[in-house]
Amino acid sequence: MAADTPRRILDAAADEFAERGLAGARVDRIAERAGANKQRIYAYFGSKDQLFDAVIEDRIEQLLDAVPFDAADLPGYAVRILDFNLAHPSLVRLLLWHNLERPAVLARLPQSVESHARKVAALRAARGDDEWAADRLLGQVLGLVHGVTLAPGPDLDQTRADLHRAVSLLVG
Amino acid sequence: MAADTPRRILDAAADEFAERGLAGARVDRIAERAGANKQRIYAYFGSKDQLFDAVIEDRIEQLLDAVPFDAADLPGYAVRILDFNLAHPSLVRLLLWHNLERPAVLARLPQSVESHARKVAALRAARGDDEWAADRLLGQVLGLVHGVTLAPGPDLDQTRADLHRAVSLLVG
DNA sequence: GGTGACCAACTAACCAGTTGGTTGCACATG
DNA sequence: CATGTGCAACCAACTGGTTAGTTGGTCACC
Repeated sequence: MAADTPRRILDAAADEFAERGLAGARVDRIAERAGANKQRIYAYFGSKDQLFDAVIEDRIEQLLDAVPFDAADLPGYAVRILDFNLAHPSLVRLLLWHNLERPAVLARLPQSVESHARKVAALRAARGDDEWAADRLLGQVLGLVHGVTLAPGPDLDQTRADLHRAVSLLVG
Repeated sequence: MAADTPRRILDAAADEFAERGLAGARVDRIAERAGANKQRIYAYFGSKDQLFDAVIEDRIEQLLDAVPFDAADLPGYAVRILDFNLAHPSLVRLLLWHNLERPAVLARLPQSVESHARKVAALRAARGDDEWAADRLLGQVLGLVHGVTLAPGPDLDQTRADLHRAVSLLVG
């Protein structure tokens, strides 16, 4: 029908993969969810694995730049990432699945590498750190955010405030 | 042969599940790895899902108490957990799989709940915090450790030192 | 003789990927 | 205007391999 079939397939696949992972997902179910035909999936994406990678690539930008980086306000940045993660749990799950089932595919995506490099550079400019220090600081902040994302406290405002304070301490 | 067949099955299953997850694991492969017979798996554990849960229960203690909690030295505790995680990556993967594929099974395990409560109590005793503050502090420290575990820096000693410093800042 | 173990084959369902045949639309060619 | 060619999509059935779980028969040891 519509000309947006690949789009619908990608969205349906993102949902299915987020829920069940690569091994647990079923191509027939993706087709059904997309309101599309199974062969369209193979025509556009080749295989189940390639479809999974295509989904990751499709969503990566959304993940990397949904929250604009702010080197001058790392605590606020951290809280905004936490909010984004909590508002988009399926994206977080998608990333976790990806880490477990397709190691080292994402790390090689140029978009991901460049985004990281840009953040480190911005941090250096804002704080005068050397490259390694900036990299490590960013790693700690993101690590903390990810850890909190996986196990947020019962009181969301409290969790947010705690994260803000923790990052403030880290950046000195 | 030996009378430790259930033990061998559990160990083999832990390896297989850590590598491939619940959906990706194959029962035949587990039997082969265990040097045991497939029906022994079903005789002892009932089904693939139940076997997965049994593996988690079997390993949970190892995970909870491998690193003795030290309320008076949280930074050292954090670093020791990091070292443990890095030395046992398959345990970390097992936990990640479990979180994705069997949500809320682990959280209800009494061993896990009790272990957490004991840590919070020890923290309160050592620091005079109220219960919520202790709980939140513990959550932050563990969150940071988990985050760092997922993406440790290239220089392990540096990562360790950074984590130690970060937790020191958090505990004030 | 009961128990724990092995082997091998089996079933019944499932699942990734394929094929053949059909419909409807867009756009050109005569 | 009519015809036809190609494309995107549909449906449905099929192939071939895989997989959880079962069964029946055998061996060895206590």
